[in-house]
Amino acid sequence: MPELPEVETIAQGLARRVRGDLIHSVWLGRKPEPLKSPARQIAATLDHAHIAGVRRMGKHIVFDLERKNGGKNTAAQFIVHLGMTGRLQVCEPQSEISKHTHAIAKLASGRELRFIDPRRFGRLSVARAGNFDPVGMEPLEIDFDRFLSLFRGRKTAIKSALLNQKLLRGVGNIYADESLFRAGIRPRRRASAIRREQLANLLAAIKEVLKEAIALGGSSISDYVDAQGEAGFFQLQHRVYGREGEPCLSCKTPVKRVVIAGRSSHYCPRCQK
DNA sequence: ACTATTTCCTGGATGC
DNA sequence: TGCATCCAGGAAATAG
Repeated sequence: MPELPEVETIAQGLARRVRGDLIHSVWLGRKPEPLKSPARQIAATLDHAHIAGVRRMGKHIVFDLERKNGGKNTAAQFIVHLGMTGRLQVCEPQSEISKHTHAIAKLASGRELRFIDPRRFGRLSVARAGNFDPVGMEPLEIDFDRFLSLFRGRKTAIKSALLNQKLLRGVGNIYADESLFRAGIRPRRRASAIRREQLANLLAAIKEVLKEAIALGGSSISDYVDAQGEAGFFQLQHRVYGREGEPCLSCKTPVKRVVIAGRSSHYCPRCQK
């Protein structure tokens, strides 16, 4: 379940491997495939495009592309959302094509960039350069005043607000739970009712957790593997996520699990108020 | 304008 | 061992 740190790790790995390469041709699996843009448009955009860079925006991976059309250059973007189980693999053409492969781009270097996604929650799309700009603030860049304004007048649970990509982009279930634990805030607390000082703690916790996770290459839970095929290690640092019934690491009270907005939410009933 | 709920999808875990 | 059922969850769609 790739969230911001996993997507960051993957985007960095991809940048190292495919920046500067050229896409020779593209194959897209037959419908229904996880395409957000028409297949023809995706193929036309990727075909013969030079990969100028790969970066992360929220939970999206953005490939910056440049193409030469006759005399003029056109810039575009190829955008990949990994959903739950999506993977982007850079491999040799002879390596076995795994089940659930939905797209393959052949590169001038001889390698292939493949998109694999068993659960099909991932999405592929293209946009003109600069046009892709998901709403929501980057949690690692937002300042405190803007962070405060996200929750003003919002009656929903703070956990739901953190998962709302239109507010903050990139935080998912794991990092929402971990941040709330570190800030000592219960996930069900109404967002608008949380005091300023506590929100300051929350923003600090979010940034801290995300940075630590990026440094460790993300969390790896079941499906997630980075662009090199290596697992991340942040799951070893999870303090509440996936630890229902186990003792809180600071007070030994059993960690509770409740469902909020249809998602498992883990917290310590003693440390989080 | 918000908010809550449902839906998509498959593999792995669990239960009988 | 085999089969059915449940569960995970991001984000879009739907309902209120």
